[in-house]
Amino acid sequence: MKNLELSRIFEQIARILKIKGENPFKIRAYKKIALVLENLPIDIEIIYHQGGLNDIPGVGAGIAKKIEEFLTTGKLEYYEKLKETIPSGVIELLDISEVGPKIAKLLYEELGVDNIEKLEKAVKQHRIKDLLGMGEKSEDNILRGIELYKRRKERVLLGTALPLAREIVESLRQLKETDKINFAGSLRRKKETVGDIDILVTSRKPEKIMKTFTSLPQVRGILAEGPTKSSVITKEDIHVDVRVVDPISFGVALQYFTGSKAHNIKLRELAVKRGLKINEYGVFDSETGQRIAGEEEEEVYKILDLAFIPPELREDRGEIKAAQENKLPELIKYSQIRGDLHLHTKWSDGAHTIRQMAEAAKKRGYKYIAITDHSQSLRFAGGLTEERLREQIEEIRKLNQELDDFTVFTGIEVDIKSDGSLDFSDEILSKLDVVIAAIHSGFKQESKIITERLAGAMQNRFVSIIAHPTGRLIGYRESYQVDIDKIMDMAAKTGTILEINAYPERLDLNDIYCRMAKDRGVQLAIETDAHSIDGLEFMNLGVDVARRGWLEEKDVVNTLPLDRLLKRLKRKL
DNA sequence: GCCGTTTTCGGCCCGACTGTTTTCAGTCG
Repeated sequence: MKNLELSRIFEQIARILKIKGENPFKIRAYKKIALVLENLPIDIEIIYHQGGLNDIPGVGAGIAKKIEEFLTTGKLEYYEKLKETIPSGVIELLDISEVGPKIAKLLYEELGVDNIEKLEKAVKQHRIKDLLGMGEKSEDNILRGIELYKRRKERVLLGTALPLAREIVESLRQLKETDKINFAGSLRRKKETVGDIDILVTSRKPEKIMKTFTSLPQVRGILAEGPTKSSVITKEDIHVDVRVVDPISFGVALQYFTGSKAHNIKLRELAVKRGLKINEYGVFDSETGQRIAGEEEEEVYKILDLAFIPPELREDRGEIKAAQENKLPELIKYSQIRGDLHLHTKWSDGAHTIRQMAEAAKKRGYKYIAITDHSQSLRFAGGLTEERLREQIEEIRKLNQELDDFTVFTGIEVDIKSDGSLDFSDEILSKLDVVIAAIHSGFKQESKIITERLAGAMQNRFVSIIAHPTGRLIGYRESYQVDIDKIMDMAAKTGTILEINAYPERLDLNDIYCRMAKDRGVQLAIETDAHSIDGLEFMNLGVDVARRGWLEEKDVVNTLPLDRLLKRLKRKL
């Protein structure tokens, strides 16, 4: 399937054209097709062979020809030529927040900056502030952009690492030489970003496991290859380790490598008090050295008189005490989610129709969804005018008459404008089942103002949910300077639900804030913010965050059956 | 580049914010 490869090429073409200052509409056309290809659920080669290229939205004569050329020759002449005109490092500069095409070009032409390292050097030598239109603040901003870029390079999003880890685990599981297998580390704890992927295997033939692992198609390079441990770097630049351990140590090794470090230290302290010793090979009697346990992870906790602690809680945030007192939460499960309340469609900036989203959701076993496209201020995202929204409500009403055992809620993601007002009148908001309010501008406002904007929205009796309450984009943008304490209080006071946005870069609220919300009696909604049917998959990441935040079924509103959910959405103030 | 109850060129691209300016350019969603 060449969809992604082609998507990347068109994305790169768009970036190069941007720096060259080409016609913005042309750039947009390439960006659009890149996005379409990325989300296309059908193999582009199949479409090509059926002669259907021109039926793809965004594909005209020019792009159809380029797709054909790539599929038949494996190359795209236009792209190869274009690449020669600008060093690849200059294109990379666009990955730095605050650096766009104009500044990238300026830096390249005036200072010869053609990669991020040179950029950093130039900033630190204060050679940028003297360029036309730049100043000291520009230097500060670029430096911060570089720091964020580095942080995001080092750590990998959970949403990227998890599918890759599952793929590799599945490939190895199929070997007859594989006995037990699982991934460990922060990935198993479902941390929002992970440093690398750790996989644990038991086998009588470790060399066969290692050989298969290091020659997997995902592997780009081998960092180390030994009998019990091998490390590779994947094509996406992710570091993966596989360890083969003795079957009698698998459980305890899994516990050890899952961490966190702080959690394990607490466990070992408990063990010492009982005359036990825990390491990655087993649980032993300190005096006699006799092995007591090791094969199953559960044994480790049982021996210490602890209830089994799910990996997501192992952060030394009070889980050991709770396990001693048998007060661990009954964590929410994927299967308890009954619907998704934050979805976009073709009506604004989504890729699929309402019906397509509904059918895909039904296939996942959901009972309901809410359609919450953008509101009018977000013109760039195709925000709905009041009139379009009324039309959409009508379409949903008709669709619901056809659907069996499934309900589509009407809704909106209404923009909280910079002055704090909502983008629609109460009159139209009152007609909707689900009103989600969110901030999309004025991110840099001072704390007091942005907090008041959110608090004000929560006081509107028609606003049920606040979406991505802190606004952060992992590794790319810090959250708004929102006073989270006040937001939680206001949510509790008004009965407003806070979102766990399951989008991989967002995961907002995060685990810690989820727990904070729960402690104050604030309920949450786990929502994908999906812009295509594929985006519905992100729900699991949201549930992972919720679990790390100690949330139970009762804390999350989209576990409710239809009628109770509708009542809850209307219960305000 | 695409698209067309405008058949073939002209429209598509808005508004807020920031930091640099002294009237505006660049970035972002």
